[in-house]
Amino acid sequence: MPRTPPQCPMDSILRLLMGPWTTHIIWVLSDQGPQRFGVLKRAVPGISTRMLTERLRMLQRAGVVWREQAETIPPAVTYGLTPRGNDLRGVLDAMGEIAERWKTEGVFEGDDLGGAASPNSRL
Amino acid sequence: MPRTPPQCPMDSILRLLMGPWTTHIIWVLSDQGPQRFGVLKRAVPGISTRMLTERLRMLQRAGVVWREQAETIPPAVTYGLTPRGNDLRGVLDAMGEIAERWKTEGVFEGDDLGGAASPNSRL
DNA sequence: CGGCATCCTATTAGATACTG
DNA sequence: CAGTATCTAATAGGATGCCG
Repeated sequence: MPRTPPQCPMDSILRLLMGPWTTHIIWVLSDQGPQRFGVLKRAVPGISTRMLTERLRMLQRAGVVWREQAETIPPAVTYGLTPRGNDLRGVLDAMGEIAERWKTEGVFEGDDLGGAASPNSRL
Repeated sequence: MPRTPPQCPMDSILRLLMGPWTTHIIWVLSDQGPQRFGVLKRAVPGISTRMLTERLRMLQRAGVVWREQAETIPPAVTYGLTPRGNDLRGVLDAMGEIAERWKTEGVFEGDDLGGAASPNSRL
């Protein structure tokens, strides 16, 4: 439906990060190191299996995470950040800093900003 | 539906940027300077009146854009980036750089990564 | 355990029309 | 011109259940 005027080179990245939960996942992988599916799921409370798989697949396609499958029974699958994933961490941190600054300026005080598709909200 | 474990300080920022069209709007305002509603609308092709107003209101609430209304007839309303808005521009640029780098590494080759709520796609 | 496939609903955002 | 209001279509994503 909508268009994409070629402008905005960072859109592709944003589109990547934008996905629901995406940052949480990256954050956890970056912070806690490589994790197995189940652990990851528990580390991102509220996410559904479907979502988690979908996001991981997407991040994989983007070369942001790797996936290692142990063909044991039961199977054990581990995910981790690729170097490229760490690039992103940088951006996230940059945002984190600004967020921090804004917070002390009292930006996020009231109700949420009513962004858009943001599954990371109120309980 | 979902939760928000307090982690991920940058989530608030992302939630802000995540909204559809949001980056485009900021980008235009940052690139073209303050603009009137109509011009803005034409600068972000495909966006609906409703969306544009909604996004602008949201960005206003976040203190990212200012709004100046001239009570003439017909009315003339102008929007521009606040200093805080320029902070964001920095983040966007950072992302842009990475995007650029990745692009030369051929990340975004195939179909889109199927992010999430991203109205800024094909067409 | 990891993760598809299915189903089903809540939300979202486009189109349209009308007002100050 | 700059919105608001309404109505609707599309879809994202949660829940569930089964399979390797």
